Amino acid sequence: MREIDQPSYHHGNLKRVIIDAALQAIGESGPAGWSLRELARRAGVSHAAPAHHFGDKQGLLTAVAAEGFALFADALERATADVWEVGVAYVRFAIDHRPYFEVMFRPELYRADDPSIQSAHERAAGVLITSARALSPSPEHDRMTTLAAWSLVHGFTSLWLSGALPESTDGDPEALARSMIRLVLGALR
Amino acid sequence: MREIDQPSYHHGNLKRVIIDAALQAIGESGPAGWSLRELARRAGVSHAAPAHHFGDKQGLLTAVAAEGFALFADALERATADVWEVGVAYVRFAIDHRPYFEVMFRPELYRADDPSIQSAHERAAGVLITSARALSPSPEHDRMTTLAAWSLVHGFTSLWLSGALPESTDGDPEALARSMIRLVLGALR
DNA sequence: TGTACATCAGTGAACGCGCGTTCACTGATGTAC
DNA sequence: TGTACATCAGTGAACGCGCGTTCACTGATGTAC
Repeated sequence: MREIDQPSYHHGNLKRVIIDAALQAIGESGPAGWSLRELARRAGVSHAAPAHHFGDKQGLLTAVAAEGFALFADALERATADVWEVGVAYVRFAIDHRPYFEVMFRPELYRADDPSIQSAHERAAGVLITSARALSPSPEHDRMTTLAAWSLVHGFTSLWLSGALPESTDGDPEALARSMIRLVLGALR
Repeated sequence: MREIDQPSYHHGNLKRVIIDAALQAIGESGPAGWSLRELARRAGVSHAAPAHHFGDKQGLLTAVAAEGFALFADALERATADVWEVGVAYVRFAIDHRPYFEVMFRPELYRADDPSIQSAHERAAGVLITSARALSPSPEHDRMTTLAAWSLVHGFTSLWLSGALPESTDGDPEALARSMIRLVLGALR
């Protein structure tokens, strides 16, 4: 049995550590503001190690996006008990897991056709569509309701994350989003 | 009088040409996928010329964003005759001038406190706020209506540009946005 | 109309740097017998 | 329980490249007289 802190030639958990370093770097300077070599430095491994696991930066961001969509789908599913809360969960996920979110909705950064991404993506989309249907006034409005609800929460999220909302909107984004969602989707029915 | 095509040591229009080259490069590979040297190559000038005019990449993107916000404010103002069309103009601008839009809402890319940006930004924000007020059911709903309308059109735009909307939503984004805006903002009143 | 001079726009060579990629290697782990 | 061997994870030196930045320069333009 190895001593807990004894260094080993084999890291054992390097893939995880590199993804975490990537998330931190994305949080600090966006998905473009760092190199694989910098992640290696942060993780304390040789600069060739990240490529060993992920091939290149796009491969790493593919792993980040896949993990992000899976966590996102989990978060949305957890909120389905109260259908009004699904949109709030969307906003909360983006704010709480900003580095994931910043990658997920820029498909040019990763390989969007990766199977692990597609399955998690479909799971998340399924929750959104089901929830929107429940809020729709009638079946023939389902598609437009989905589009409107998704646009509403995604737009709020984007504006909040980019800092475009003025200071007067300061405070708790989750509560603000909840008010907005109830107002708009309530009016739609 | 110089022959029209005769090359001159002084370009005379280089600032414009470099901004245009930047817009083209952003359209091809986003605001991060190119260097000042590449723009110089595209513009057919020495690699030190862009720095001469803009200092660095952030300076150049500041110029792009300032121009973008000015064009954006123009486009919104042109639509104010029919208040329902302001949101449509928002979407149309983003799609027709995508490279500008991609820079404008990523303030970390440029110097957001630049005076030329602030004035154009305020002009655009003014149109949005005035229009939302006209659509608001009552004065005490003004702020929430503005937030909801802005989120709605900005979200639609972001999703469309990122390719997140499914193929089933194919077709004319402008018409689709118009339907969505009328449905939602009509219901709000 | 001509000349002198200051200012400005753009050049091109040089620099040091961080990058991704390659590759022979080393150390650890798992499996077969 | 022990040994041999294959596989896998990670190293570290080396490479060539494109980058931003600097700087002395050159050519064009505008202005004063």
